Amino acid sequence: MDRFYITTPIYYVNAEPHIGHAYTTIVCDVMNRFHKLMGFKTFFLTGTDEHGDKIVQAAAAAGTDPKTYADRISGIFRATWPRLNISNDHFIRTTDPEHIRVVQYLLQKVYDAGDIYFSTYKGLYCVGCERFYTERELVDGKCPDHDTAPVEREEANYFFRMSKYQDWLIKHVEANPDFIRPERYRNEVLAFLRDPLEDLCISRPKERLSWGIELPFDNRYVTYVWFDALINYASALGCPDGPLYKEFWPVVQHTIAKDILKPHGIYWPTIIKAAGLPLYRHLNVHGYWKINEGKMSKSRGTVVRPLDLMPIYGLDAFRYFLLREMVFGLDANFSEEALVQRLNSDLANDLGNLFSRTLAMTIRFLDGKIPPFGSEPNETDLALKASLDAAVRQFVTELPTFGFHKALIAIWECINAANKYIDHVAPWGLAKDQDRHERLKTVMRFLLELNRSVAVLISPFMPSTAEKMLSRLGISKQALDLRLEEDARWGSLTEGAAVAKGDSLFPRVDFKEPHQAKASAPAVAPEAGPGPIEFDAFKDVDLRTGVVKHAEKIPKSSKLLRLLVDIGEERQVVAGIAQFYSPEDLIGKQVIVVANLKPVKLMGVESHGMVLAVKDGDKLQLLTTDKPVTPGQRVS
RNA sequence: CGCGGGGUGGAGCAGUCCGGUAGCUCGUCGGGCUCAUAACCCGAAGGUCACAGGUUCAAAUCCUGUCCCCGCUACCA
Repeated sequence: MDRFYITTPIYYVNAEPHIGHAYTTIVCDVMNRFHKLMGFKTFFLTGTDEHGDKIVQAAAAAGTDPKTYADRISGIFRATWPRLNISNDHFIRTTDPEHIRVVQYLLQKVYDAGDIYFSTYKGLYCVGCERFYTERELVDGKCPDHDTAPVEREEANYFFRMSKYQDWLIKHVEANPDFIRPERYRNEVLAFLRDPLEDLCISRPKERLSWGIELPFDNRYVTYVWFDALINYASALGCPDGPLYKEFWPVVQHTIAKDILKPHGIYWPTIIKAAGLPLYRHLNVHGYWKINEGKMSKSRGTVVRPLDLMPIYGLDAFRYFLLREMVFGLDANFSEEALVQRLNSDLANDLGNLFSRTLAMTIRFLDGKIPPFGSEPNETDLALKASLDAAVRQFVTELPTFGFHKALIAIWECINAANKYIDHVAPWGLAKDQDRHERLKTVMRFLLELNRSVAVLISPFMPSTAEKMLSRLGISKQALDLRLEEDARWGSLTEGAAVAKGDSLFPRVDFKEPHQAKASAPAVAPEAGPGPIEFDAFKDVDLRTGVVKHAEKIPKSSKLLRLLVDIGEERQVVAGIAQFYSPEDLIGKQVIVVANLKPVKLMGVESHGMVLAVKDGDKLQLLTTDKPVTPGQRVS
């Protein structure tokens, strides 16, 4: 039997699930369901990534320990997927003992093979951040967070000899055009590989980071990020000799968003190679959901949480939208309005209405029973069946390569053909004429058969809807038990079986106000400020009125403007407002300036103060005075 | 010269790899039907496929150059 194994990334537990997580996971779910439908034996893995310093920090900020924190967030992910009808077979956590065992096993194996070596790294280290910085990351030679000069420091660490596998990887990617797909991401990986690969630092001394998996060959260290997280795909199956591993590892393929292309397209294959495991088959890479024209962002409160919209419009409509709207690999826009439009036009008007009118006519003209084929089908009938056959062909060829939108378009072409067919054939006319009853039976049987096949075709995308449709056609079967070959076979409906009309599959929705704004309101609500302060603390801030005398863009910077502000004396102030104000708009503007801020350099330009502004959503307004005042007055 | 993505009728997008009548959804206008979820069906208007060169019998598609937009990154004191 053909086998299929697909993975989502393991999601990092420093944030709750959002639409990006939901999309990746639903994509894998559709693939899993599709392959089951095609008769494959499948395995579908998702899970959470729980080690690393960001988790330590997030836990500390939440006032708890890393394990408790990871348990909580991981639990949220785990609880989310059933609500999205995700058919995963396993949920792995990098804190699982079995995972830790496999990571250590593979580390030891690669170490024994000589591809992990111990070496010192000399770099610029910020004591405050407890981390190294590259020259590029430093601001004017200082730590961006602490504004202190980093110290040169040596640290001994373990390195993975990744460079050794560069040529091999290039050859492999070139020889296997669908190893990384779609092609744009393959090209990107090849572009990365044109530059020499550095060896990968894979450890952290425990005094810097204890929340990780201990190196089996040196207990003073834990492994860092990639040698831990990526290995989940193998450890979940019981690498190296578990039965699941033997069965499914040879056909593994991964699904990711483009942000983690480099680790999956470069680090992971070389790690696998060094560990002596068979390489994955495909890396499937998708784009980002942009929310209301911008990239989603927590600070702007535009994170769409799947659970907020899903109950409002229904899970299947939500799944359909994600898969129909995004071309796999490209970015797409998410908006509630677009979701409603898809729901109304594709689901309610086309599919829902087709199903509804088919059943209604069966009930009205044929006693609600599935008729036998009557008179010989004519050309119109056969053309209808041909459009279904075409949809099935497209479905079968597009889905294995993640062509969700194309598969859905093909199915909808068939649905549209059926709606046209009804208008053209006008069964209500046939029903009035007893002599044409045999013709009516053929027409209605064709429509009923087509509806059943459509239900089977949409089952990977909208499992509940598929089940609902089938059940009304007298077939009680779980979506996951469907098989294309038998359940979409033409003519397989049971003659004489009763159909049931039921409610609308997808009631039309009136779209007025976005729910999403309400749903995410807490996220845009003003942050809770600091607690109460003494008046003296306020007094320490020297706020002055000022007038902008001169403004210009800082070269090579997209956000910064250099301002000369008259606050009694002339001050040079750098302001991050270039995206909201053009320099000429600012000349002569009354502003409020924090006059006693410690000077800093930004993009090489000294800033002696700060102009006050308020950010409201994605808009920014400068603070000014009601009427012009003399520059340099103290604000109180 | 940081990396990457994009510019196709009013809106949103396919199509570009593998050149060959420019397509879909929504919206607009006119008509039809009455089985159906104010739905469905037919027809119409609307595009120099960012721009300029080039290759070709033929270019949205291939090549070269230019302009504009958007992410990521560095700076938002």
